[in-house]
Amino acid sequence: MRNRNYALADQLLETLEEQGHRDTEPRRKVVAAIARKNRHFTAEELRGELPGIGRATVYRALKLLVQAGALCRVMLADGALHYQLNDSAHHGHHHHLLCVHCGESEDVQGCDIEGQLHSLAAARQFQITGHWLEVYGQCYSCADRPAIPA
Amino acid sequence: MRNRNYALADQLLETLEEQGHRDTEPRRKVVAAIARKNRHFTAEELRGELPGIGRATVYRALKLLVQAGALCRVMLADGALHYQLNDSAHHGHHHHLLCVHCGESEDVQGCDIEGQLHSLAAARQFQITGHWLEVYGQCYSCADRPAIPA
DNA sequence: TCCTTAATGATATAAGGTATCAACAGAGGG
DNA sequence: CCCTCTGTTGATACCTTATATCATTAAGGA
Repeated sequence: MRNRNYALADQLLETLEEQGHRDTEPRRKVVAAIARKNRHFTAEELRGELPGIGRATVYRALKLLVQAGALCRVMLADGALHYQLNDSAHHGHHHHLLCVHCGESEDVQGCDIEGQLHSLAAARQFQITGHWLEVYGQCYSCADRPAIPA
Repeated sequence: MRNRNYALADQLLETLEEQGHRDTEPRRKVVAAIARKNRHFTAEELRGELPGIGRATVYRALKLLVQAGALCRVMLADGALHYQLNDSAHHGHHHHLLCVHCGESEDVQGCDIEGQLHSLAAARQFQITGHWLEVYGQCYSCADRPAIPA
């Protein structure tokens, strides 16, 4: 586990370097903290784990990693914006099944939403270039608990 | 047009009254301003059009109208949250085609996203209770302009 | 008209994030 | 090895969007 996280942190740094960004000490600490995460998190939560590192530095690193595709933004059912590591297999387009009880998220690949919408959009001569989808519900572990409508 | 807006404002007020809320002077002004909107808007934009009305009153009215289904929240491609009138036919579940150039939006009915996702989710025993989808692209009028990826 | 209760709005607070900018540090050239 | 260039940092201020508080006001039914 410690090995995996270490490798992940290095991988994130490499991603940034590939984009022409420098390998700096604060940046290392930020990606190390992100690599330790096994679920989605808020920017402020991350910042809280990095005393001594400037607020702007944390937010800048998050923005760069999102741009690089290593992180994605997740909108929770309550409207809160979280960040989540993309595992290397999911750097491309994907969505999340978000459990409204425990907050856990699962990735969904193979989205063909735009295909579904295409005919509708074509009738209005609207050209789809992208979309954002979040799916809310209950994961297996929370299935016996009462539903909260999203 | 002035007639339509007037009727719309009244309709919004009625909706609020049906939910047990009072017909007050500030509230009238807020719904009147909303009724004048022919596209999505931000809360602050609306507030700017209502000098003399308290910030909290504007936000409270927005929240009530969203809860009542008369307004919906729209997330733009840049992440900004806007509000948009639901016309009476679209009070139910629907989505938006958002033009990333002019910002115009068109409603999409007949969404069967959850149907599409159902088999994927069922395999993981995830129970879908809701979803949020925004579709970005270019409307007919903006089709000749270069694409901006969402 | 009176009375209860919801609504208002000034104010403070909060979350979440960006702009500024002087000081600093990586990384390559000489 | 040092110098310089330029990206990076972080303190600070600021911004946007929104909610909490609470004394005051006003709906609207009895």
